[in-house]
Parts: sequence; structure tokens; C-alpha cells
Amino acid sequence: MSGDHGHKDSKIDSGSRVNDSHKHKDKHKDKEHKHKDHKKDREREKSKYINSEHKEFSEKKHRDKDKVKHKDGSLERHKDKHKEKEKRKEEKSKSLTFDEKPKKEKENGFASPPHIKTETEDGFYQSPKHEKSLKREHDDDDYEFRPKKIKVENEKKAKKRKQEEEDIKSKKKTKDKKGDDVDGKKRAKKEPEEKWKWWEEERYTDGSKWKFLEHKGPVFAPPYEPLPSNVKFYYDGKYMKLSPQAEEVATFFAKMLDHEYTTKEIFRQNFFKDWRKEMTPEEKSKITDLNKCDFTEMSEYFKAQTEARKQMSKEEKQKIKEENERILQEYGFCVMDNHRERIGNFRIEPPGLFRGRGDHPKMGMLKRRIRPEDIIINCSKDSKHPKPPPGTKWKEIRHDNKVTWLASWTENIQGSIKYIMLNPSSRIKGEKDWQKYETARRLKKCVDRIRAQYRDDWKSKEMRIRQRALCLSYTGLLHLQLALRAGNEKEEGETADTVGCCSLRVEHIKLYPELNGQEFVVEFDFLGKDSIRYYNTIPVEKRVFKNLQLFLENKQPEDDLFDRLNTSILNKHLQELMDGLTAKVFRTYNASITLQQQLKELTCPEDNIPAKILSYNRANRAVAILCNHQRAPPKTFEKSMQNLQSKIDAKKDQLAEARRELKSAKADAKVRKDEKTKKAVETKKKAVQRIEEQLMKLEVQATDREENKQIALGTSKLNYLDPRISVAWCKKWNVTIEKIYNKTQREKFAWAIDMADQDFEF
DNA sequence: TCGGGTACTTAGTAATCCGGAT
DNA sequence: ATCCGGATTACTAAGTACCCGA
Repeated sequence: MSGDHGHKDSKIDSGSRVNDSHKHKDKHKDKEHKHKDHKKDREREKSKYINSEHKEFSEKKHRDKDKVKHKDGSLERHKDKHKEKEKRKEEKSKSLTFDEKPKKEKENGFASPPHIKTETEDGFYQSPKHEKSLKREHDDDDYEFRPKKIKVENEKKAKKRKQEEEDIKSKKKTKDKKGDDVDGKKRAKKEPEEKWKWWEEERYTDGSKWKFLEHKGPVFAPPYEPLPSNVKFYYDGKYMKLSPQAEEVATFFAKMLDHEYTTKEIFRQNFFKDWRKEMTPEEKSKITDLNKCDFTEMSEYFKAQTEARKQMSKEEKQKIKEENERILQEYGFCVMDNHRERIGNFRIEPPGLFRGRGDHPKMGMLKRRIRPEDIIINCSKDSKHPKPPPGTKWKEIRHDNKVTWLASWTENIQGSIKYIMLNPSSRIKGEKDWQKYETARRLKKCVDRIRAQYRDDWKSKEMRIRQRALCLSYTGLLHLQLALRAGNEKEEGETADTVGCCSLRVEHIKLYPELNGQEFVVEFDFLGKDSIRYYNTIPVEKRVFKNLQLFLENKQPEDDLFDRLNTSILNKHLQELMDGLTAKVFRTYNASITLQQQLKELTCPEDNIPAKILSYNRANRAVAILCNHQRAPPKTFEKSMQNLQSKIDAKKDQLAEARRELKSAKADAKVRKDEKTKKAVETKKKAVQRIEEQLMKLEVQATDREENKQIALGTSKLNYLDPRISVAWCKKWNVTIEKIYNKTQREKFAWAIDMADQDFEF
């Protein structure tokens, strides 16, 4: 097995997509040039100060992380679209070209996080490419694959690979990692097939994603059930019977009445506009003011329904559960190349009101009901095609094995396409994931080269090269150090105003020649993906600072910071530096390398298991902070902390009591010296120990939770951390994998769990 | 080069599940 | 048996990346 997945399958067969003659024309092109002076009264304030030296996490740092509330409103953007566009065009035409080959000399020292150096020094695994990739070769990298153990497996694999088209059921596996048993039993019934180790098999080299694909199509949202007649809607205080269509849309609003969304003006406007489209002419003429609409009875009705659902008897609940399970078994799986694979989202999104995140101009719009006529089915020709519901037709059936989706439709809010795809545990997702980490590992090997190069180019007399280096230095700064997202352009007025690296505007950074005793400090403050605030201050080299100053010159706050840079230019350039390198690889690389480094640093060999896990979580946390993965502090957070604290207090009392007992038992034993009392002493001693352990466990838990208040670990764990690092760590310290990954995660990372041994190095 | 389109990953939150405490 | 709260799962929005044709 080689990790040397060619990373651009999609490129291989460009243009060969079947049937791309289908245009989806229902795109929303009616963007009235609305004013975008929408107030940025962002609902999110959960921003957090991110320490610039995120690399070194000490526990203290976690505890006294300052929180900076988002006092905002300052980032208003008043743009004249036309002017803006023209300006852009003009600037783009002067755009830089990065046509030169990178130089090779090194001169390190760009404010690089220390760990990176360390990492690059160990040149593990010289083992040169055994098994070259099936796809294009990469200029250099020996993809050190994992040492011996894996090599053995490679042989196994070699044998297997012939069977390719046949049903390959790898007999013999089931080295159950303890704890899997439970799952094992459960699924054994449903899945006679033993766990398939796709990672021991050959990948497609022709750009196809599968040879055979059969599924039953998606599950549609249940049809609308009109309200009982006693649930009434009032307009201007008077009862009014709504037509079914209008009523349905009204219920969407009624269901959200408790949510603060419904108080927002944009939401209300959008909703009302779309609602009116569903009304009969009479309704339309009557209902002209949303403020006069009274949805409370509907709202009450739905609340009662929810309540009733909760109160259902066990049997009823069981029945529902079984029904769901049945649907899952029927529609939740497909057959792809001889294997039954779980589908990720087999249900069509039900109609409702669009809930954008942050300050979204389209919040409240009606998300329409999707019908079979909207659905494109993708499956293989020779499969049993899914049947549309009686009396309906699919929009189209195609057989495109260059893509991974099973069904798709065009959504009416943004006009984008939605897909039904496989679960992360599937081969097709897993391979991609694995490949992603291999690309990041290749970056690790040349990151020093990249850094050295742009530093060198910087000094170049030649303007062109210098400019290229500047672009790169932002890469160095923004991607390597800060792990920012790339920052694609977005259509204004279509989405919330958020930015990433390339789309940063002048108003998003501040330069301080001196701040808190540090020289040349850059402050970042902007809203990123999902309108999560990113705030960070970081000292930079003088040269970088000066260049940034230059960039800010003669610009308005709402101008682009990097006016000649966009993700496409950036990625094109990165591609030249390393095959498969794109902006997002830096995030993956950064996250994984940080985890590995933090684990090394934080894990104490003599710690017990809970303490080790705390260390793991802290390492994970370091990454989450780096990547700015935040969450709203759970509503119940304070209370749950209190509960935990009282548990700890109780435990402490218990411990004191146990100690007293032990003492008296000892005294007793001294006097009496018989077997019985001796035994009693032993028992008491054990009790004390046990309680001490429990106490310590609770305290660790409290620390962990406190530190986690507004940081979400899940996202990085699932998307950025090479699972093999975690697996290796578990093996090294004898921590069972279940402590780190839950069942779903174990399924997703089955490949890593199976293949990584404790020596794995990212 | 630009806009449009497509495919796929990454993201936070809401809903639901489930197990332990009462 | 029920209730509570944390853990898990479901959901779907919001990103990245890259292709294509004019």
C-alpha cells in the first residue's frame, strides 16, 4: 500500500464527465442590487482571544485565556459594486505572474514555530518508494510509507489485488481491538461481511470512482399534513383559514417562533416575501403585514406535539425506532463495487426556512420542497435503477462514474447543487482522507524549502520575483503560522460577509509598531467561515511589517488587502512548489504536526490513563485553537460545572472519612495484632486508594471541561488530525482507542487504526 | 481572465440517544 | 421508572478547489 495516492483524480479525466449538458437554470439571478449596508450586528460573540504563540500550550494559558468580546459594527462595508468591480478588473490586469521556478537555497528563520524545525530534522523512513503510485509520479518524495509491518501487509495486498473485480472478502481479519466486541456483535447480524479492508487494495488509476453502483434512491420528506381545524391562524386579530400551501409555509415560521431568528428584520422580510408567493390571491391581498400575523396557536400546537412525542410509551418509541431502522437498511446503503456501503445523507432535505449563519442576507427565505422531478440519479447502467415514487419521475438518470454522488438536486436559495454521498467510513471517502494526510506529510518534507525560498526571494532586486515572494510570505505567515483558510471570493449579497487569507480587507488588520512590549505586531480581526470571529495578534519580522504597511497605503478600509491575489493564483503557485499543494494543505499539515508535537511534549510516561487522556485532549485543544474551532458555550455549562464541583467536594469528604477510618483501623491493628484487624487495615487502605483515584479522575474531568468551554475538539479530530498519530499514541501508551475515538470515529478511521503502529510519525 | 458551474470537504448546531443518579 | 445531562448523530450551511468556455 502506498500512501502515494495521486492527489488529483479529478484532473485526470477532465472533460470526460458524462452528460454535462445539463444546465440548472433555476439559479437566482435576481440579485437586486440591494444595499449591503446591513448592520453587522453579528449574533456571534463567542470569539476568543487566540494567543499568537499557539504552539506552546501550557495549562495556564488555557485557563487564563482572555476572552475578547466582539464589539463590532465597525466593519461596515460600503461599496459601490460597479466601481468596485471596475477597480478590480483594472488591478487584476496588472496581476503578478509567478512564472519562475522556485529557487532551492535555504535560509531559514522566518518567524517559524520552533516545532517545525524539530520535525523536519528527523528524517525518518528513508525507505524509498516501494510501490510507486499508480498515478503520476511526484518529483521527489519517497513516500515513506510506514515501516516494516506495513510492508508485510503490502505483500498481502499484492496478492489480493488481482481479485479486484471479484468480490473481495478478506477472510481472516477481525483482530478485534478490545471493546469493539460490543459493536462487533451487533453488526455481525446485519453485516455478515467481515470488515472490508479497502486500504489493502489497489485504487483506480483511470479517474473513475467506481465500476458498479446500485442504490434505491433518496428518501423524500413526508408530505405536508394540514393542521387540525382547531389550530387557528389569526390575522389582525381575526381568524383566517389558510390555503394548504400558505399554511405549510406559515407552520415553518411558527415552528421557529422561539428562535431569535424570527426577530430579525431581514429574516422576517425574506420570509414574508416568500410566503406571499405561496398565497392565493385573496390571501395575498388580505395578508400584507407580518406583524399582524398571529402564529401562536400553531406554535403551541407544535410544542404540544413535541411533548406528546416525548411522552410516548416505550413500545411506541420502539416501533418508531424499528421503522427508522428499516428505512435505514433499505435506503441507507448502496452497493459500490461489490461492497455494501453506508450512505451519508440519504434523506432529501425537507422544506423549511433557510437559516443562514451569521449575517446572512437570505435568512428566512423559503427552502422549497424537493420532488423526484428535481432529482438526478447517478448509478451504473447495469444496476437496478432506483424507482421514483409512484406517479413521479426522476429529472434524469445518469451513469457518471467519475463522480462519487448517488443523487443530486439544485437548491433554490443559492442555486447550488446538493448531493447524496457516502458515509465517511466508505472506501471512497476514506481513500481521499488518507490521501489528504499523505499530501500534508509531503508538505512537511518541503516546508523548510518553501520557507527558505520565499525569504530569499524577498531580497531579490527584481520586482517580479519580489512580488511573488511577497505573496509567498503571506503564505508563510498566514498559512504556515496562522493556519488561515484560503479565502475564496464570494458573491456579494449572496452570503454573509466573511473572509479568509486571500480575501482579507484592510479593515481586518491593524499594525502596531509596538504593542505590549513586542515590536511589529499585526492584529487580525475578522469573521471567517460560519461567521466565527478570528482574533489574533502576532509579532512579525520587520520586513513583513513594512510590506504590510505598504499594502495598506492609500487604501480604504473596505479594499482588499491583497488586491492582486486570489486563491486561484495562490494555488497555482503552490502547485509549482509541490505537487498537490493547495492552501488548505497548510491547515492539515499545521494541525497534524501540532498534535504530534504537543503529544510528545505533554504526555508524561508516568501518568495514569486519565491524565494521559487529559494530555491528549490538551494537544487536541491546541489544534482546535490554532484552527479557530469554536463553539457556543453550552447553555448548561455553568450548571454542569457546578455539579461536577459538588461531586468533587463530596468525593473529598468521602476521602477524608476513609482516611479517618483507615487511621483508626491501624490503631486498632496495633493494639490487637490479629488477622482480622490486619485485613481490615488492608481493606481500608484499598478504599482510600480507590477514592483518591476517583477524586483525581473527577478533577481531571473538571479541568478538561473548563478548558473546553468554548472550544470544539470534534472538527479538528475529524478533519485535520492524521488519525495515525492518535492511533500510534494510543498504542505507545497503552490507551485503548475507544478512549480517543467513539464508534463513528473508529469507523471513519478504520484504515488508520488498522495500519498505524506505535512508531508512526506524521 | 473571468464568470459560471460542479464536486467535494469542513463546520457548528439542533435533535436524539443513552446511561447513571435519584 | 424517570429524569438529567453529556455524548453522539443528524443535518445542512459554508467553505475549498478546479474545470470550462468565451
